[in-house]
Amino acid sequence: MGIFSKTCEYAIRSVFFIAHRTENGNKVSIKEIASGISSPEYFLAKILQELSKRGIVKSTKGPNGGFFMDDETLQRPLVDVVEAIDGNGLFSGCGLGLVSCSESKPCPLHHEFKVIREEIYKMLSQTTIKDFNEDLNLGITNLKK
Amino acid sequence: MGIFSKTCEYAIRSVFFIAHRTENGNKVSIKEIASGISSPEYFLAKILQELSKRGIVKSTKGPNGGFFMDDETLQRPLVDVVEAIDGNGLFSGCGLGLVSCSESKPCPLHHEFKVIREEIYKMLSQTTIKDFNEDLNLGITNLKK
DNA sequence: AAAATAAAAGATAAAAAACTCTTTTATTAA
DNA sequence: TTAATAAAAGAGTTTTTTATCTTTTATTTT
Repeated sequence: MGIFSKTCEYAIRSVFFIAHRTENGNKVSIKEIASGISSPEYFLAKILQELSKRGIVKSTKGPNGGFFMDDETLQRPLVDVVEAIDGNGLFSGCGLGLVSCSESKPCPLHHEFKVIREEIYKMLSQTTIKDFNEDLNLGITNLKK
Repeated sequence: MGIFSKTCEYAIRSVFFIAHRTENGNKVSIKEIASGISSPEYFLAKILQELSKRGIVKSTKGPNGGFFMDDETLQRPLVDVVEAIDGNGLFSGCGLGLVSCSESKPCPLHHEFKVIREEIYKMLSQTTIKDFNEDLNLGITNLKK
């Protein structure tokens, strides 16, 4: 198991892919995205539906339709994608799954975890989706399996 | 979803509980552990079987039997528990689930993630199970839901 | 207006994770 | 040496996650 659910991994990769491929005003279809990020097509369709509902990506139906991102969506922090799919358990919940865990009644790992949770949150909230475009354009980073 | 699987959360909590309750040479039964950490009893039994197989906790059958930890097991780093249950995906895999991701062919989040993964690994490898006993003894930390 | 296209929505299937129950084995105590 | 105890092992079930397929709706082009 990684940090994110598989669904969330696909979500992040697809958002990066869409951002990268629609900078110029184009649109991309589910098929293209799925193949571009090596994800199961129909499953990805469901994920994009959800992201679209939440306004994290934009879409239009019909010929020449597809998914895209505009200036507003490109500016969104990565944490919005993660929260949309996996919720906020990663940076708000107790590492040992205790609902009673708090500052005043901490679990044994509470303080150790706090550092990590904050680090994760910082990383996800301080970077926008757009931030990753340049490296993708330059071919420095990749999204395929 | 948290950082660890639910199974792993139970595993960590149970190990802390056993360490805390058997410092003095006593043993604890599955029943006691399950109730002490608010976990499903039969499910916990399976988890403890696995931890026992791997030598992370010790056990004996029969009357006055149960689980316990000795000096050697108490000295083990927490990472051994996590690795036994969740594997090492948390600190070795790619955050976006890409098998191809590497230093030379990184995913977009690769470098951001590296910091986090290292932080998590450091936390889990630098603390021994025993380290958490004192705070449990003092009633500062808790393991119950 | 009809045909074509592409996402949205709905329904189902497969796999994995979480959880439960029963039987067996080892150990102890009466 | 029998009965009792407690973990180990085996065999399920349930729930959640992941994945697939089909039908509907919106949009565009002919």
